[in-house]
Amino acid sequence: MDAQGRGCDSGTQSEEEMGMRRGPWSMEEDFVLVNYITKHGEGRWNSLARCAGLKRTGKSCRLRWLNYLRPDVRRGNITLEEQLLILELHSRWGNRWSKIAQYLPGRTDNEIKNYWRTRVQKQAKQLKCDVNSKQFKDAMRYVWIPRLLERIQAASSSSSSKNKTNTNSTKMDNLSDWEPMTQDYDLGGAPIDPDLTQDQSSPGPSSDSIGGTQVVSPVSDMDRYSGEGNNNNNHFQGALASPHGYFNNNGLDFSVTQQDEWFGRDTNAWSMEDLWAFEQQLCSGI
DNA sequence: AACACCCACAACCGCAAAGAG
DNA sequence: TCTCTTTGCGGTTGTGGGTGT
Repeated sequence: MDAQGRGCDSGTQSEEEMGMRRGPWSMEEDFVLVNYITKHGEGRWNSLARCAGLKRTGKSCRLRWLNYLRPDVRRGNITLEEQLLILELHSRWGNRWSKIAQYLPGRTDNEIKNYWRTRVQKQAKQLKCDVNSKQFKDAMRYVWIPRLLERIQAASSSSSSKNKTNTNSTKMDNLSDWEPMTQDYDLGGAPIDPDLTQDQSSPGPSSDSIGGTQVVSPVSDMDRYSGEGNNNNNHFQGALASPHGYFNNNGLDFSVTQQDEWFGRDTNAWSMEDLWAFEQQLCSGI
């Protein structure tokens, strides 16, 4: 019996002596792990690994299960809504990946962390600024997040009109057919350079398409105002605005405590309405 | 066709907190 | 209270596939 009381042979050998496997999991290993957890449940990972006959550490088994084999793991592209949530929650909590993952059902902390590193940090690198710098945070807050909201709204209205009879589709699933936003916005008094909302690349403004994922990027906009030799920060600041004007230069900080009411509730099913209500809530300063 | 490079993702590592004896 | 084990988290690395030359 092991230290946790689970009946199983317990070895005293080191991992090396036991010939622990490392690296990618084979299908057979996956099968064994899933089978064992289906029968006995998860937890007590070290003894689980031993009892299941897997030559893996408990840690490795736990990670494989949580990040890959769990039936409720949501695989596939990070949606625009999820990108928005990640950006907002990261601006609030920083690298608290597991906490952020709680608000993205089916997404793992590892996946979110990878998204941040590969997509978001790449943008910071292109901007030649630190991901934690005020400049980059401003870019996210005033350019990236508003643009995501616009895209989501566009996709939502587009898909709702196109898919009224498609009861199998969800808002999350219908984001692949969004159309570029070229409208001018009511900026709450802040003048905006029309170019900021114009398409810098096909198909959408300042966007990348990575593996089918629409990745909204502030870089092409930011480059014009923060690039080397350009000190026109006033122009940059003044041009930053959201459709509601909330994200203008007088906007509130995302870290305001009012968000607790929103994030404290059950957000397992964030919808477009939730997201817009979220911004409205912040706008009204409730 | 071959090679180099880039990117996304899976997996590992180290550390700290929590829990059990 | 101390020690040992387990669990969970964040940072980092390795690897395979895709793409450009």
